[in-house]
Amino acid sequence: MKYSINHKSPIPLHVQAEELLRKLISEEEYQNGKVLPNEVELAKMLAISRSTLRQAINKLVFEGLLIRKKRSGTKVNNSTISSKSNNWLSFSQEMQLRGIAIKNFELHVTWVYPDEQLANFFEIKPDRKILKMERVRGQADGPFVYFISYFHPRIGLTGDEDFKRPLYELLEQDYFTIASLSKEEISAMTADKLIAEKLNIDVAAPVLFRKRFVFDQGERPIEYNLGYYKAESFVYTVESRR
Amino acid sequence: MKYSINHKSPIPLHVQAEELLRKLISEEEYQNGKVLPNEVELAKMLAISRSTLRQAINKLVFEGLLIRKKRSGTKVNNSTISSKSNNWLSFSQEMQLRGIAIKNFELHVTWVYPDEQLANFFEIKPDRKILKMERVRGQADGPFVYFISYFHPRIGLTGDEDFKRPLYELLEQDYFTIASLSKEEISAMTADKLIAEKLNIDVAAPVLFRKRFVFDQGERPIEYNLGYYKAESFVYTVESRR
DNA sequence: AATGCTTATTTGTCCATACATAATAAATTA
DNA sequence: TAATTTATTATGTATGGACAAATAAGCATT
Repeated sequence: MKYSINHKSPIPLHVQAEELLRKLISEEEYQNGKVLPNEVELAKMLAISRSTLRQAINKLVFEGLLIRKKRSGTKVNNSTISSKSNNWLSFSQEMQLRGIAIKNFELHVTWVYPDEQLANFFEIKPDRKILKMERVRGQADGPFVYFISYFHPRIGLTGDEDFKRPLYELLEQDYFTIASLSKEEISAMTADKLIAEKLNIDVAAPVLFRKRFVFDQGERPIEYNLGYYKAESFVYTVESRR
Repeated sequence: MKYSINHKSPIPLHVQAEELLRKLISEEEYQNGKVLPNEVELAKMLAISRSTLRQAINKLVFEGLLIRKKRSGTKVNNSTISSKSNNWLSFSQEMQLRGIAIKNFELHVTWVYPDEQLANFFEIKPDRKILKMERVRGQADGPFVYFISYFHPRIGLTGDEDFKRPLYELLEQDYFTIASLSKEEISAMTADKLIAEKLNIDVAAPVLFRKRFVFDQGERPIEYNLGYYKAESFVYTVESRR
């Protein structure tokens, strides 16, 4: 076993086990489709009880990262890159969770004047400059998403922040701005020249377009985000119950 | 206690407990904001062990229906669920709400053998025929969505029903099948020949693809639905709060 | 070759118990 | 009165054990 669990650590064993499994999955050990050792075995290997191990596995099963099947075992399922509507994680955190290594292809920060729609959404005057961030991200084999984000000046971002940190963490910890409501619109469209270039696809190829309006606790606008996802490499998932 | 748990039932106790809690929450007993009795108490009231009860509570916490807090207890948080309820309208109802008049272009019902994936999802043998419904709908100026639906034979649909009625109403009233959980996957793709024909668009034009798995109250599969939406004429919206 | 039966393996369910930890309330002290 | 300490009470963590249920795979039968 490459990693092990520290029984003296203050971090709960089941949390350690969960993280350990995530590591094993994202690294070479247990790729997509592989089955984990059986629970009794694995518990012995990690030197924790089966109940504790199940606690860890349960979380990953809930997330859909693992699939249990009686008699055949528990297998890894991180094939499709997906985004759950309900969890409030940043892109990188989410990908990390799914065991996918993210590569940053471009990161660009500028100050621009808002267009009418944007000025409207932010409720600011059109002569007030706002921070625009563009980034292209993907996996080792190429980019699969092109993001454009605009941030409300109220937040106080300077543009010199370390944008390699998870964004919502940065906003929360350094700027006391908590994103707590998001409205999204998802549609399909064709790639124009710019998008095709950024995503390294043909012009007129299909793209999943995700528009996102983010608000803080007082329902004040804080971010306007556009995401262009390469088709077939991104699936948006929603679960709803009545 | 209004309801109780049947220890002789083949239904696992934690599942019964989960359903019981759901009932109590949805009815007047424990409305939004109220705290449940503490775990030790509640376990005693339901005559199950605390671990088993926790199993039930965990699921609801994961869903966001309950929020745990040390020392203060576990409280109900079903404020956000209601906002999602509009996801649970039928297509025609939803369009009506937006003031869009819907025209039906095609409606087709056949019996087919399931492919492997479908047989798997429905948990049936591949030689069991299932009901397949295809329909093309849109506005006066042309079609904008091509649906393919498969229904589980358990429901008892004959294929002679009046499918112009709202579907979920039909299932509920005539077949006592209540759709209560849906998992959706949304992605972008290009139109193949069939889809292009149905939607009256060019081959390779972009399409929003929405795959939908629908389950009843016992989380048994009841419908598998594929929807191909003409790009630019359909936007999927999601609102989420944390 | 197809069918049915048996067995072994793996997850699923359930319990009782013990102690840890965090947050609040109550009591104590400055 | 205000600050500090202590106790209380809820969830959180962790274990070990027992048996149930499902099913893949091998075996036997037709």
